[in-house]
Amino acid sequence: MLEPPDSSRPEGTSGSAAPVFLAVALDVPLPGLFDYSHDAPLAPGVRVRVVFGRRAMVGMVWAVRERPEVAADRVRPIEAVLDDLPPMPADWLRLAGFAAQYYHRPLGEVLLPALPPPLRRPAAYTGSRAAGGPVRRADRRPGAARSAAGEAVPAPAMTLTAGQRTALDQLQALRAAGHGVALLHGVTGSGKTELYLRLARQVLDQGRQVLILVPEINLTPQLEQVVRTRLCASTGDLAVLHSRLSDGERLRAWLRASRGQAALLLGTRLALMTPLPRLGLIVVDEEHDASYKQQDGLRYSARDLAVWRGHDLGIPVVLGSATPSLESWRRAQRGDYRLVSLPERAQAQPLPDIRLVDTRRAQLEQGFTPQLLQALATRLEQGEQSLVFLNRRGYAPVLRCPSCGWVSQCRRCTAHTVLHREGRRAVLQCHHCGDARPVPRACPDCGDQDLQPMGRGTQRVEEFLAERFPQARIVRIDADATRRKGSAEALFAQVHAGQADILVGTQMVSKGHDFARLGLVGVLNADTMLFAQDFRAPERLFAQLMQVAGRAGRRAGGAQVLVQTDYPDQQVYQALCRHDYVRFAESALAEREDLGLPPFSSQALLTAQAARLADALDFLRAVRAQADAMPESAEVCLYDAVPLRIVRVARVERAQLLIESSRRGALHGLLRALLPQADALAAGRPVRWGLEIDPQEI
DNA sequence: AGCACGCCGACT
DNA sequence: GTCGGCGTGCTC
Repeated sequence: MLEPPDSSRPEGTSGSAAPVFLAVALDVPLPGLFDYSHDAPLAPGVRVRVVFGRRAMVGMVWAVRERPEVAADRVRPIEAVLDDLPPMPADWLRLAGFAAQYYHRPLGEVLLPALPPPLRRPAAYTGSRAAGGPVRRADRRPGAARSAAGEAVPAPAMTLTAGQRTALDQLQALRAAGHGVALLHGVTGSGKTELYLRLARQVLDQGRQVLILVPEINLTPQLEQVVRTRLCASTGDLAVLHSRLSDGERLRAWLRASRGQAALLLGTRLALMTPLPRLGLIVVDEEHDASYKQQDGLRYSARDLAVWRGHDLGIPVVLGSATPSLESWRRAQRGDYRLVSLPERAQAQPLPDIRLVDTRRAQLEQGFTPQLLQALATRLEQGEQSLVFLNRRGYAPVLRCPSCGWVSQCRRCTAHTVLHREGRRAVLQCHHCGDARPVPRACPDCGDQDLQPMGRGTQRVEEFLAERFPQARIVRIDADATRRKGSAEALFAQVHAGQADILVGTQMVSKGHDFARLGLVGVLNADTMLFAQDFRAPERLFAQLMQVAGRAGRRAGGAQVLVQTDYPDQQVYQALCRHDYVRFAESALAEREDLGLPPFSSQALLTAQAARLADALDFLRAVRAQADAMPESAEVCLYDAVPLRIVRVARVERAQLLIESSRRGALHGLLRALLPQADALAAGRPVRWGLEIDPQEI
């Protein structure tokens, strides 16, 4: 098993000169641990510098071995013990051990990437410089403190509504019980943050630490500000961790948290793996958010690991969302989680009025219905802000030749290239590999010079609105407009300060920022999400639209949301209009149960990549044949190996094999037996392969 | 994953 | 004659 061995073993046996053997975890994609010799035992969780192959690496001691598992002449000595840090604590090692086992990856791929980069570089000795007292300004992002300029944060503690009071009582009961998971369900504006803060305050007052996870850094400025003013003035220091920090900032924040100097840690998924010696509460905000799942390297879910960590430590975990994941919702229904509902908006603001605009018989102007254009005009006259939401960046999704039907295509991917047009510069860009090419003057096939942009993205919508409403100040917020560091904050600040009338944005605007002056949200192209082939598409669409609707109407006066669709009768849209998550979740769960899909089954996805699709498919078929012959596959369903919808990305062709079981244990049992054989099958083939547990997209 | 070794094409 | 392409093999 992967339980770390007893760390209370004394270090060093006095007088003994016999070398000991240590099982060391290294960040290499090879199974298992590596044996090194040393003159004395070392505690699990100690970092060491070793030579592996021809290079120096930082490894972490996992266990002391009686004898090496490889021939003694292959065992090398440990080069240096990096004692700039105390050994990693036992609970942290347990968490990493569980993650390695659950995600079927070597320990070293979990343990070492969980450390700040300077602590895993063999050359840098960081201890002397980083040691010492708290580094006060270390993790304060420039501009973060005042970035929410103009935005009212509920600066002092507000009076709770009856609903919040009840919810807080329930959460306190959970805390009093010492442990357990609460699913805090409440619409945007219902005061979830207020409850996090109150609960956190109580935990901090007891001298315990609090970990708050948020989906993305976009989210932190406003929340960070609230947390700082409400919790950190008297109670201790705040540490903030996310991937945009420099190595040094990240190291200092991590050290303050792991030494217990920071009582509160606020961060994205990577913060989950921070050692916290007095951890007493974990909050996962927007628990349904896909960004809790890491999409490369170790594909872990920070939300799921947070639940495990809370359970392991016997401390409460609060998962909060307006649109919980169906996985969490079902656990709450079954009583595994305590469901705590906030039924209304705090401060008596009405919910936004969500309406569907039927586009089937509408006369569209650049994708806009007359109703939406009229609503924009009205808000403009009234001096209110509007948001046009469109989950497609660029100018137009494709460039097309009207005479021969040629469409712009990426050289390296089976995908169209997207026309981008900023000012007078235009380029065809692939959204999958990033390749960009100049726009041809004429059709490469037939020479026609009248190539047409088809469809529209945020840039074209911005251009159209500027023509249509010349008096309006329009701000576009998407990945292109915010590429430069700090530009996102500048744009958001502009909106908050009232220096924008119409906001055009992708999903980037739907997270974190609430716009006090926003009276109207218009949604274009929602249907494209409805027909994604993934079975989670309706769930994601519902969450996305609820979230974007929640940006508006935090003010009195009634905000309006107009969703343009060809399919107004769809369940997901109907539930949306009624703000009825519960009904939506129930019907979606019933459907999942009928089809045996998660959360009624567990899934794993085996992926293969090769220069030629046939090699990827052949490999997966061989793995499947192997699995079918194994007794462990008895309760497990293996689907056919299939090409991905976008077969080729950056000249690599991809296929996948879905593995599913109604019993999680059966699935993992098969994987444990199968994966070494998959390794063997891949040897000598021109394929690379990977495994994702609990895939979010299939 | 790195990082070597190892055997075949265009150049200082 | 070398520099360098990336195939394949190994790392305690």
